[in-house]
Amino acid sequence: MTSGTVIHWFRKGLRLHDNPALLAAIRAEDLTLRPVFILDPWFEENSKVGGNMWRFLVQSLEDLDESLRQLGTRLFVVRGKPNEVLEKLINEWDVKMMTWEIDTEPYSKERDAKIEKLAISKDVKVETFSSHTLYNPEQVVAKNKGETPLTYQKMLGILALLGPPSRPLDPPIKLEKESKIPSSDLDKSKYDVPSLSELNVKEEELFPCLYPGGEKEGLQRLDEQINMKRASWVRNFEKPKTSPNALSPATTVLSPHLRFGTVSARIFYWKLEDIYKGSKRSQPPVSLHGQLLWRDFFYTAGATVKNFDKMKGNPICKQIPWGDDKELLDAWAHARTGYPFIDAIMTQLRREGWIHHLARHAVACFLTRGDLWQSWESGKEVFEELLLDADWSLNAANWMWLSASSFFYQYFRCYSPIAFGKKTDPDGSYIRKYLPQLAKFPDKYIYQPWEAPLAVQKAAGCIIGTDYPRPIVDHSVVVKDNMGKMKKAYDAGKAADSGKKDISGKRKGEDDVSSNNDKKTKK
DNA sequence: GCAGGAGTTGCTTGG
DNA sequence: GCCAAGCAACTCCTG
Repeated sequence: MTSGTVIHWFRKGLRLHDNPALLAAIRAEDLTLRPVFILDPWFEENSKVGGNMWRFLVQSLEDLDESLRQLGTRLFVVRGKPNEVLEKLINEWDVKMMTWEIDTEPYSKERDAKIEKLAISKDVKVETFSSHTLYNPEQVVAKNKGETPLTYQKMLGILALLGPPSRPLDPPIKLEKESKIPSSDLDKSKYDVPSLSELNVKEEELFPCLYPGGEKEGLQRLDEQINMKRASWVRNFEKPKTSPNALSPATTVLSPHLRFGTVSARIFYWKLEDIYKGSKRSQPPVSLHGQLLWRDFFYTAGATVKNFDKMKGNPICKQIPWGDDKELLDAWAHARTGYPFIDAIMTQLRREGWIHHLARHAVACFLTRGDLWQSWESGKEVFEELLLDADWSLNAANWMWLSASSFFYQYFRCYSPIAFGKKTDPDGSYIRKYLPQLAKFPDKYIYQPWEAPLAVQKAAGCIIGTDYPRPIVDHSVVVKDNMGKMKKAYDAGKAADSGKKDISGKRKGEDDVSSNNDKKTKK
């Protein structure tokens, strides 16, 4: 006979392995375990969520439900605002305890604080755990005297002081009888995992699923990518040397699983460590370990810098007078820029939900400081909708990086929408795959088809300006203009900095940004 | 306070 | 095909 319920609340961390909060719920004596996932309308109301993303989520929830049923419980998917549905469930289920994984995003922090308050008022015990990243961002910042590390090398130094990340925890293998739910709960269809149609996704309009969601899929992918047979690939991995336009991904594509937490970063880290052990291997930042550390680096910044996903009010972000041209943004987002390399990447993104890291560089640079001079925030929103792995912190951080708004400042190093792709795909096979209307162009013109003589265009069956757009901007012209604008914006920032210093003795950011993580405010 | 070196992943030209 | 230099020159960190 049990005397109440313990809820484990799944949000990210859609897995059984390496899930300390779930294990804590299971350990709670004499309480029935009811694992919950909340379909929170906030996400739909406040951001566009693409069909591929919904599909990945549904697959992950189905897998989770299946695994939980094998343990003698199930996933309870509830629909509604977290504070409302949880209050109802706490009463209905006689909840005594709740556990969840710490989430560092602003909305999540606010939401969780509310729930914690609710729990206290209802006499419900709450236990939370950090397990989405290798290190707890708060600990990293604490180790750096309360300052957010703003360079990767600095981050590495702090992590060296903290030592290696924790080992992953094993998944639960069984539940005590008291933890199991009554069999009548197993059939309650109102808690079933939603179908795609319930989520207003037209499945028939989606492209074939290349990267399925779910813990089992994720762990299988991890095994396929990271194993002793591939030891030399694992040990020699250098991110900048992988190809952005390979026809099948040159990297592991584990990022969607890390984003949803269907694969734990720590299990990934330690699996790599096992293969590294005693052997010569590449090093951070370019190694596979290095990739996981980038994730922690950006998570730490995202968790502690104010207004991290915006330009205004963000103490680490350069203030740049970006243009606001919806047509340019739309052309970029819908693969109509007239630059085949850019349009092929954006086509792959929309269809498949994943593009290579360097492909992201190319299109992000193109949209912002390179060619179209549009705000990185608008590009970030498009990625948020389309990328399976769009993690709030990483997405904002990388967009700031590529637009030379933060972290990276060498704005005169600019990707060419023509030259960059040629290095790894001189024949343009990648372009031909995603933009079949250009497939018959000779290699010579595949990256700049507008330069092909009309006879060549006719022979290729594709007239530029009719069957495929002309370039919306002239790269060789705008790239110079934009570098000039960047210089101006940087100089204006410096002037504003010293101006503020002159007037108040303080530096920029101190008056309007109260973040204690802005190292500039510390004099 | 200042100089010098480093910073995941540029492009073009010339040898 | 490879490598180095020039492009015009950023910020952060360290000593």
